[in-house]
Amino acid sequence: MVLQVRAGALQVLLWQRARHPWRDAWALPGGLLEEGETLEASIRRHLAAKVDVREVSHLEQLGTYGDSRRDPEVWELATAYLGLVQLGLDPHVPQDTRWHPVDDLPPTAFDHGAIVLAARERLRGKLSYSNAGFALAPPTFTLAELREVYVAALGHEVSATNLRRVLERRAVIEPTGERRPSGSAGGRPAEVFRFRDTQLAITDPFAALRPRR
Amino acid sequence: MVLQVRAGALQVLLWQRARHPWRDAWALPGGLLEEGETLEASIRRHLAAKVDVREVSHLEQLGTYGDSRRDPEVWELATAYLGLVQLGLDPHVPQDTRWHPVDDLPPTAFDHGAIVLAARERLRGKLSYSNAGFALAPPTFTLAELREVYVAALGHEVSATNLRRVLERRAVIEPTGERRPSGSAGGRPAEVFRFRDTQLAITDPFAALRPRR
DNA sequence: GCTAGTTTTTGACTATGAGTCGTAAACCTG
DNA sequence: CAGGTTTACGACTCATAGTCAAAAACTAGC
Repeated sequence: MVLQVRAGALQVLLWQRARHPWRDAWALPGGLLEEGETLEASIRRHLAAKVDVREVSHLEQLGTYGDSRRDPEVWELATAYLGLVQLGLDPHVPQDTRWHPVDDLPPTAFDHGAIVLAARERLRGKLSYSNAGFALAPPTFTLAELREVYVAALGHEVSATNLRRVLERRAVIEPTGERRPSGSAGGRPAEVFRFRDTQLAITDPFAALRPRR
Repeated sequence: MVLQVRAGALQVLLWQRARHPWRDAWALPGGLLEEGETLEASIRRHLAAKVDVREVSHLEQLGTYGDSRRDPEVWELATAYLGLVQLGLDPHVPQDTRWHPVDDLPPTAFDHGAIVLAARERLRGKLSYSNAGFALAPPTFTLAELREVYVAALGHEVSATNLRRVLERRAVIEPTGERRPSGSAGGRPAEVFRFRDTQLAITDPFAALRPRR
């Protein structure tokens, strides 16, 4: 599944089924694994049918579901992956495919609705204790933009002042030195930041209960 | 896979293969999924061959691996589960099966060594931001016992004073009101605690960046 | 070029959670 | 009852996080 912040909301890419099981319901992109194929390769292959895979900045496994109410006629397992796309990109998608706000899903096929909500929770956790933001934010950004991303993904207000202090202290983001004029209505130009790492890294201060020396 | 704190160390239950692929190497309990079978049911079925499943206090999915160097002759996927056993229990295990310290693994079959290490990291995270301790600690315990569990699982020193304050503040543990004489050599009797919940629950103070009001 | 309006940055202040350490409490044995 | 042992408690310090208001840096209009 692919998530992206669009129009100030966290959205997921779904396609509308045209055929029998769960006809007209919205489903996650996906499909069958081929003999000898790697899980991640299969994911990328099926994803490619719906979106330009090169624009997916992060991909990780969510979990394997088989025990829930899937297609009642077939017994199968499904491994769900979570992919993230950076703010501002607008990948081309086919006719049957649309972005939907995660907080306002249409009727979904299989157990896909629950899986999307699980992914949202996973993402919220990662945003808090890792540098996962790099995969949702543009390569360089102002604090206002980054704040928008966090607000949409976390689902609550975030103070820009605080966001900056926390992420800078954790050495997750750093200023590039550039500045960017803010909007057309004037205002002090904003500093431009970037994420230090472009690979997922757990923020160290998992310090809970660790002695200081 | 089943983890337990034994002899002051985090240990994993492994069995020694007697037959061809990876002969004599140590492997995680497991086996093939049957048609129509639920993932968790399959795990419990295979686990039952090596250990009394009723003594497994917590079971969760770790991930599905297929792309790594598994049995070179067969193409297959494997979904790993993490099970926890409480301190003090000593389940009966078959001849070919032994507990091994996670920090000192024997030569392992397939990619099982890496999977065990991944499980250790997952567990360390959960101990820090959830009540996962309930699955490793006995039903009731003194702070000294709980401290032993945390030291073994986290791999670093833990202050008993601090452990108590943190877990009580988060409402993860609570005193039972009882006391328990400490060892044979005298000393003040220790208070007896228990975990409030016996279901996994994320500790709320995921407060990162959340406004206070 | 000056003033008003806008947006961002900065710093001071406060609150809270966590780590350390010394001392008191409560027990044992001889 | 004295000395040893283990646990609990409280005071102190430090680090991180949240709030707020003032300063800085710009645009637009006059």
